[in-house]
Amino acid sequence: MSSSRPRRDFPNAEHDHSHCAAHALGQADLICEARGVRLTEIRRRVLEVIWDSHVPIGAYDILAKLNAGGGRSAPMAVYRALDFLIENGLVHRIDSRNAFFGCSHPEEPHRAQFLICNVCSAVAELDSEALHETVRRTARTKGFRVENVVIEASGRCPNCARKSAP
Amino acid sequence: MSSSRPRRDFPNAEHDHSHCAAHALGQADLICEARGVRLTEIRRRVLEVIWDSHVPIGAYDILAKLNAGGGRSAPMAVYRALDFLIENGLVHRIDSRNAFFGCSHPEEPHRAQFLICNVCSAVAELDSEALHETVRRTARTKGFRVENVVIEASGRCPNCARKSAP
DNA sequence: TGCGAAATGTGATATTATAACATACTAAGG
DNA sequence: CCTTAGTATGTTATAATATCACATTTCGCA
Ligand SMILES: [Zn+2]
Ligand SMILES: [Zn+2]
Ligand SMILES: [Zn+2]
Ligand SMILES: [Zn+2]
Repeated sequence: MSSSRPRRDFPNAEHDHSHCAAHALGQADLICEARGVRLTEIRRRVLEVIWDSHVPIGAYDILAKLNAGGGRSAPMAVYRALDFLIENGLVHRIDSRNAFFGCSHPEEPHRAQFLICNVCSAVAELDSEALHETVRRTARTKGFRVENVVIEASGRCPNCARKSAP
Repeated sequence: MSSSRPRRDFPNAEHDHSHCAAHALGQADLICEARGVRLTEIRRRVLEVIWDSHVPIGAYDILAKLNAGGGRSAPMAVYRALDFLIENGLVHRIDSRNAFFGCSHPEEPHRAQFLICNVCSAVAELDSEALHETVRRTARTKGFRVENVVIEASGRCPNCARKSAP
């Protein structure tokens, strides 16, 4: 019995990321529709920009991409869109990088843990309830009632590990 | 079999924190001496300020306390001291708060995990090799070679949990 | 259409962190 | 002692990240 449900693995070199992005956007539409929340223009564009990047992207980099075509958005617009996207589980924040990353399985709320490559910045999202439970249980032994857990491992992704030290 | 070695628990209300601080400073002197690194004036004062606080403290709050007595230090001085203290395991950075916290057992380098109270900001430091190993092992199944792990749980410390929902 | 709530625009400002270069201190060898 | 190379600190400016406060617009609905 493993409660670990891997969702977004490290991409192989050839994968068509635009396909991932398109799928994610479609999912987002459906999810927001179903929940009765509005994926407005700016929110959708921020989500697009996030998915256009295959690595976590900072708020001001998102802003720059939004404005690349002559736009005039301000930081607040991005942060507000991010608030919405995170609240609705469409995007995750990577605390150790001050950066944002599209969730690949936003249909249901979930715990997430991240593996972040120090070389190429690729991210894999884990969804190990076991890991989360281990933290919760350990905390419990100290009388601590867990509300949220941040787990972010950095290191070498499979691709970069192969290159550096076979 | 538990490889969990709890070190800094949540303090009870009456504990004499100045004693903790004094002990930590003494330890720091010994450790730096033993390692042949210099706990200079500013580094020691930053460590003092960090221990004066019983909760994680931000770099600019450290700066303000340094300068409270008419000092004129600049941010760089604080960040450089923090670099040193972190590198030598005397201080931990709490990524989810952009804040710094004195390590209670710096004698030997170690993995650390943190429990952070959302109400009073109290922190307990865990040192569970088991937890770390679980992350490493889970990552391994995806071909990821872990170099560093951030585990930070937020929630209610025993004191605050008791008050809010018995 | 008109209203209240939600969303966005706008400008200023807060907070956190680093770059670049000058100066001062320290320890070791001659 | 004196030089010198390395370490540490001072100083100024700036980068990067994030929020506040208030005006305006848009949306859903009565
Ligand atoms: Zn996710
Ligand atoms: Zn990589
Ligand atoms: Zn520690
Ligand atoms: Zn508390």
